[in-house]
Amino acid sequence: MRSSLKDVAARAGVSARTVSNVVNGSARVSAETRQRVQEAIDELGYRPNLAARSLRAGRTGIVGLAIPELHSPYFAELAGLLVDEARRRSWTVIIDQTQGDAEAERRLLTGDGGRVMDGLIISPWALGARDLTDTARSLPVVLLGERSPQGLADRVAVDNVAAADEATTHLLAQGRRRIAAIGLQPHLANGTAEQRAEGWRRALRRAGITPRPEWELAVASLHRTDGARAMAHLLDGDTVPDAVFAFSDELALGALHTAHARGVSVPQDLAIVGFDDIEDGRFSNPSLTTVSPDKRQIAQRALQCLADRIYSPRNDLPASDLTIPHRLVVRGTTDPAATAPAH
Amino acid sequence: MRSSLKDVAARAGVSARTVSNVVNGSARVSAETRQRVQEAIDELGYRPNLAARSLRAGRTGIVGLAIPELHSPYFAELAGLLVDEARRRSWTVIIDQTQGDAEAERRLLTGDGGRVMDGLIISPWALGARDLTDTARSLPVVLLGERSPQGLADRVAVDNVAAADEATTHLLAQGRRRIAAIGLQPHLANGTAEQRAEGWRRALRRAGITPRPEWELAVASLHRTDGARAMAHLLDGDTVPDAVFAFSDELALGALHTAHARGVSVPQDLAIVGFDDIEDGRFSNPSLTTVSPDKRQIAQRALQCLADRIYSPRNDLPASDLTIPHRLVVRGTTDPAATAPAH
DNA sequence: CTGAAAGCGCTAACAG
DNA sequence: CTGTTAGCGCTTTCAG
Repeated sequence: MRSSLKDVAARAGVSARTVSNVVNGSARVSAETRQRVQEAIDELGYRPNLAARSLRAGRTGIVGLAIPELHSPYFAELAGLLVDEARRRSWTVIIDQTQGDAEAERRLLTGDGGRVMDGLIISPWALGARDLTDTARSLPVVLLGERSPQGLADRVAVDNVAAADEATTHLLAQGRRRIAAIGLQPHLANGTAEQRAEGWRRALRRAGITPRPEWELAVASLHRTDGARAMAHLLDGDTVPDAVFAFSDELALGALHTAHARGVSVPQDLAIVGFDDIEDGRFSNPSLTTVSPDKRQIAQRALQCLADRIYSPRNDLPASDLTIPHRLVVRGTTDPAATAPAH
Repeated sequence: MRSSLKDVAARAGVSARTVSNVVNGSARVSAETRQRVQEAIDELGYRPNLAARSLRAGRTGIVGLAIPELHSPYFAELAGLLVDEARRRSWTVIIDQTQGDAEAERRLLTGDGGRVMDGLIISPWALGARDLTDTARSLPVVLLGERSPQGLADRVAVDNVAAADEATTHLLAQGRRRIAAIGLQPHLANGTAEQRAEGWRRALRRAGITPRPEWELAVASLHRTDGARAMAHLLDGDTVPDAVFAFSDELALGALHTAHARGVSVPQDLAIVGFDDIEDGRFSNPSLTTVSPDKRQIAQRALQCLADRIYSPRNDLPASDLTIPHRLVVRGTTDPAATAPAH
C-alpha cells in the first residue's frame, strides 16, 4: 500500500501539518524537524497524491489540448512546443484528438465526462466558433485559428489572409500567372481555408488576374494524399497551372510527389508554395517554399492566455485576439537557385 | 461558482446518494426520480469533479506517455494511436517529452512531482533499463524498445535484429555490396541502435561480406539533419557505398536529401532503406523503402499490459515481453520500378 | 428504492 | 514553530 501524509507524520512523530509544510516549503520549519520528516518521506517512499491536492485547490494543473490529429506534422510540432511550454509553468498537458468530429469537439467544450482540465486549447475544425457560446463561461478556452464571434474565448492565430496574399504574390513575382489553390474545405465550419483562399484571390486580382473557380481545389482533409489527388486532377485539366499554392505543407508535398511521378519538373514547370513550415518541407526534393508561422509563439501566447484566466480572480477579462507573426521561407520549389542541402 | 453533487441533490429534493446513482447508473433508481435529477443536472450544468472521484477511487484514469520528442513523425504517429486506443478504454493520456534527458526520464519513473498517472508507457532513451529497478514496483510501466533486465516492467517492441537483417538482406538481393549503416548511438543507454547494427552486420556476414567499421555511422540524434550530415560524410569518403541502411526514416530522408543535392541518383547509384514507415516516406521522391512496425499493435498491446496491471488485484504478474510484427515495404529508393504515385 | 454519514489525502484556518 | 481539525466533492457502507 502506498503511504500517505499521515503515515509520514506518524513515522516522523509530527503532525500532518508539519509534513505538509515540509513538502511544500509553505511555512518555517526547524531544520531538525525538517530533517526527520524528510527521512520518513524517503523511507516510506512517500509521494503526494495529486488528486487530493487538486480537490483541495480546486485546480488540477492540467490543461487540455484538442487537435484534429496528432500524426499531422504541424499539429505534432505544435503539441510538442505546448507540452514544453506547459512544463515550464508546471502544467501537464492532456491531448485529445477530435479527428475533425463535431461531437468530439463539443464534448470537450461542454466538459462532458467531468472536469479535469483547468483550461483548454482547441484547434476547432468541425465546429463553428459560435458553438462555443455555452461553454467558455465555465472553462477558460483558447481558440487556435478560429475567431469566436461573441468574443467568449481568446484566440491566437496568424493573419491567414495576409499570409496567403504574400505567398501568392511571391509566385506572381516569379513570373507565374496560372496559379492554382489547393486546400479549400467547404465542408468544415472552420474558416481558415476560406481565409487563405481569400488572400490568394486578393493577390491575383491585384495583379489583374481573375481567379478561376476551377482552380480552387477542395480537399477532404489536409493530408499528402489529398494534395497528390488534387495535383493529379490539375494535371489532367485542359489548362495546366504553372504554380500551386497549397494551404498546408502536407498538401504541397503530396502535390510535389505527383508532379515528380508525372515527370513535371519543379520548380521549372511548376512552382509550389505550402503553409506551416513543417520539418519535412525543409528536406524534400526540392525543398519546399512555405509560409512559416511562429509556432513557438503560438504555444507561448496560448498558454499565457490560459494562465491569465486561470489565475485571474475575476472572470471578466475581455477576450484577446492575438495575431502571431509569420514569414515566407523561400526554398527550392519556387527558387531554382535554392538547391543547397538543408542546414 | 460551479455546482456540486450536493447542489443537484438539494435542487432535485433527493439525497446525494441518489444523484450519484443517476450519474453512474450504479443502482436502480425510479424513472421519475431519475428524470427529476436529470433536470436538476441540466439546469445547473453539473459536471462531476474528477479530482474528487479520483481521490475516492484511488485511480485517476490517466496514463502517462513519455517519449523523447513529439515532433518526430514516428513518435507523433505512435502517440496519436495511443491516445485513440486509450480513449477507447476511457483513459486519458498525458504526454511528457523527455528530450532524451536522463533526469527527466528518471523523474517520471520515480513519480516525483506526485502521483497522477495510473501507469506509464515510456520509450527510454537516455536511461538504461536497469535504472528502472526502484520504480516499477509502485507504478505499472511498459517499456517501448528497451528490455528490463530484472523483468520489472512489461516490454513491447519489434525484433530489431531480425528487422535490420531483413532490410540489409533486401539490399544484398538487389545486388548491392557496399552497404553502409547510419544511426548508431553509442552515447545512449538505449540499446535499439546497437540491435539494428547487429542485424546489419549479421546479414553482411552471411553474405560473406565483412562489415566495415567506418561504415557504421554514429549520429547525435535521429533527425533528418543527422542523416544528411552522415550521407555527406559517406559521399566524401574514399570508397562510396552503393546502399545505405538508415536506422530511422528521418535519417533516411535526410540522406536522400543530400544524395539529391549532390547529384547522386537514387536508387540507381544509391539504394536507401529506412526504418519506421512514417508517412513522409510514402511521399518522398523517390518514395522510401522501409521497415514497417505494426504501430497500432504496439499501442494496443502497451495499453493492454497497463490494463492488466492496473486492474489486477495482485501485483505479482510476471513481466511480459511482446514482440510486435513488422514487414519490409519496398518502394522507390530500392526499386526503380516502384515510381507509381503513392496511394 | 433512498437517506445519512464516513472517509479518500491533502491544505489552511485557528489555536496554542 | 507545531498540533488539531474542517472540509474540498465524491462514492459507498449501513440503515431504513
